[in-house]
This record gives sequence, C-alpha cells and structure tokens, in this order.
Amino acid sequence: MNSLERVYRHPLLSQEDLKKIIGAHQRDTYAKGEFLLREGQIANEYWVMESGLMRAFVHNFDGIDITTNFFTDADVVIEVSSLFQRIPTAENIQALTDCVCWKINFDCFQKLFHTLEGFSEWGRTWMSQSLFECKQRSVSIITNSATQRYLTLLETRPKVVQQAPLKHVASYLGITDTSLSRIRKESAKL
Amino acid sequence: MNSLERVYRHPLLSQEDLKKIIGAHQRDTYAKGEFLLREGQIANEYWVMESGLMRAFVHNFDGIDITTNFFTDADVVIEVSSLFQRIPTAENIQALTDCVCWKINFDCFQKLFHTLEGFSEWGRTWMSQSLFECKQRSVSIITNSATQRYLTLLETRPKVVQQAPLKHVASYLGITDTSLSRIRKESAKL
DNA sequence: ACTATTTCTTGTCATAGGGCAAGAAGTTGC
DNA sequence: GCAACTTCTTGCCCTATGACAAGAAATAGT
Repeated sequence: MNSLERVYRHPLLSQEDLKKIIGAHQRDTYAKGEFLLREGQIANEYWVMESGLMRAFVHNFDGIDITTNFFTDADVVIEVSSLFQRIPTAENIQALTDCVCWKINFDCFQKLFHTLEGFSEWGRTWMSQSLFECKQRSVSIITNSATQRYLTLLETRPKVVQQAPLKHVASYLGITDTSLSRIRKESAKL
Repeated sequence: MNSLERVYRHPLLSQEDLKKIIGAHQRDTYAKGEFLLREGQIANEYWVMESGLMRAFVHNFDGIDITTNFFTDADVVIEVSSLFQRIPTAENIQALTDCVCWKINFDCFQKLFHTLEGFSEWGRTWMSQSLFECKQRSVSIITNSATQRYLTLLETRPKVVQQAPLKHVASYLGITDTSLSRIRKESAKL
C-alpha cells in the first residue's frame, strides 16, 4: 500500500472516493537541498511523502532559522494558512534528502473538498489532529527539559534524529546545537 | 453588531447564510469559576464569546496546570480535536469572569458544514488561522525571552494581562508566577 | 467586620542552557 | 587525493529563570 492510501483512510471515504482522490495526485521528486516552498510565495499545492525527509522552517527577526516541523513517509506536507487563505507564507519547506512525493494542487483539492462529503470530513479531522499536535508541542516546550524533549523525539521519530543535521534537530527542540551535542553525549551514557 | 456577526464574516457567506448560522446559536451564561468543558469529556458544542474572559488549560504529568489559551470578546472557544474527532479531551475550559456566550452544538454545526459551501470554507479558514497562531506561539517560546513574550501579550491582549490571575498568565507564557512578578516589576520601570 | 484563602511580591540560592571560540570529524566537489 | 566547507564536539564563563519559603495584599465566605 502506498502512502496515499494510508493518508486518506477515513470511515466516510468509499473505495470510489479514494480512487478519485488518489487520482488527483501526481508523483514528483525533489533532490536533497531543494525547496518546495519559500517564504513570500503563495502555496498552490501540498504533498504527501512517499519517501525521504523534509523540514519546514521560519526565520526569526535575527535571521536565525527555526525548524518548525519534520516530514517523513506518509506525512502530509502542507502550509495550511498560505494554501487555504491564499496569502504569502512565512515558512520554507526544504528536502533534507532526496524525496519522492505525491502532490495535489489547490483547484483539484477544492473540487474534491466541496463534492465529497467524506473528503471535507477527512480534511477537518486532519486539521484537528495537526492543531492538537501543535498545542502539545508548546506544552512540551514549556514543561519538559531539553533532554526529555530530545528523548521523546528519539522515541517517536527516530528517523528524524538519525537523518537530520543536528542543528535542525536542535532548533526544532528549541535549543542550540551546542546544547544538543552535549545532551546527546550524556544520553549515550545511559 | 454582536460577536456572531463579527466571527462569521466571510466572503462566501451571504446574508441569508449568516442568518441560518446565527440562528443555530443559543445564548448562554457562565459564572466566574464555572467549567464549560472538563478533561475526559467529549465536547459536543463550541462557543462564541460575547463578553467575559475564559481560559483553556491542561494538566502536565506532575498535575501542574498549564494555560494554553485565553478567550475574550468574539473569540471562538472550541476544543477542536474532541468536538470533531468525537474523542475525550485533555483540555479544560473555565470561565475566569462571568461570561456571556453563544453556543452551537455538533449536530447543528454538521448540518451547516455540509450544506453551506461558504460555511465549510469559513471553518477551514478559521482552522488555518488557529494553526498559524499555534505555530507562532511555539516559535515565540523558542526565540523570545520571557520579558519579550510578556510585553507582546500586554500589547496584543491587554485585557488578558489585566484580568487574568498572574499565575495563569505565567503558565501561558511558560514561566513561573515568581518570574512573571519580577518581570512585571522591571517592565513597570520603563 | 473577621477569618480563611488565594494571589502577589520579594529574598536567597541553584542550575539548565546560551554565547563564544577552537578544533575535530565528516562531506562535497573537482 | 586535496581543498573548502559544513557539521559536530568541547571548554570556559555567564545569565535567565526556577525552587523554595516567608510575608504582604487582596478577595471571598459567613
């Protein structure tokens, strides 16, 4: 089963619906380092990862980049505000390894969203879930120590820790690469 | 104009649509301290604030409560994952002052969501916006000092700082009440 | 009005993590 | 295989914020 089938699994989507949805996607590949979206652009599509690793990041006022998310297999790679509100994004999305994805553009998405009831339900569920995870992230930054957050990431998304450069993992965790290097050293002892 | 008209303003919603939507809401009041939702329950409605102040909070593993959001006039008070995924929530929503709200239950919402195209667009836009704000919050916790975050909150939501107990503002900012007290003292000098 | 409770302030001390800089290790391109 | 670059580690010192505890101020209940 490919990642599209995994992503669009939903009780209100029939086999036929699924066929339509999956058929609206096109395969695309990105080379390591390539950008799928740059700040200032208006997103006109989103992607479902088939393989590889990507990250999303923003620049803060000092120009420092902060990784806001990582994406691996069967993750939906999307900048929701830009795509749905048709406004320029503040985010960048970049391939950290060579990647294979399925992409769907805004118009196709819209048509499906307003014709298939199950699809709009799916979309809403997906958004709720993202919002939930986003809130959890803030709470985690507030209540857990850097070490705890690192260990959690290591457990829940080992691929990210293994494949992404340390500095990106560090900014995702909200610490400096120096600190992460030390934390990693400490936790290796255990 | 009441808060409902402000909240549901959207280019794809006609006057007639608006009437239907607004008509599906019922006025309700909550006394200071009262809970609208408690962890473990499944949300079956959401609210639009007419007046007053509320907060949402979660308990972390130590039982400490962390305020995740404040709500004032014309804010939509909703626990999206529980309401839309029909699962028990981890959040609590509590009135910090006496409050007046408009509430709408899940069934009415569903009917409107699947019959009015403009309403599902509105909902999606609202969710994108929330997700955007949520991401910003994480970035802010990561990149700004406690003092900067306090000053930003003071500027963007003065009511919250004025009306909410310091400890809730503190946990929202991700610091202890002790630190917030000191920050407030310092910033008063300026 | 009086007590109990909660909220807020302040002091002392401890510590996680940051800033900076040097060098080691690994990667990339030719 | 070498140069250039990026990534990662380590040392030293510093600062923002936390932990704990005592008391002051405000609020709520009777």
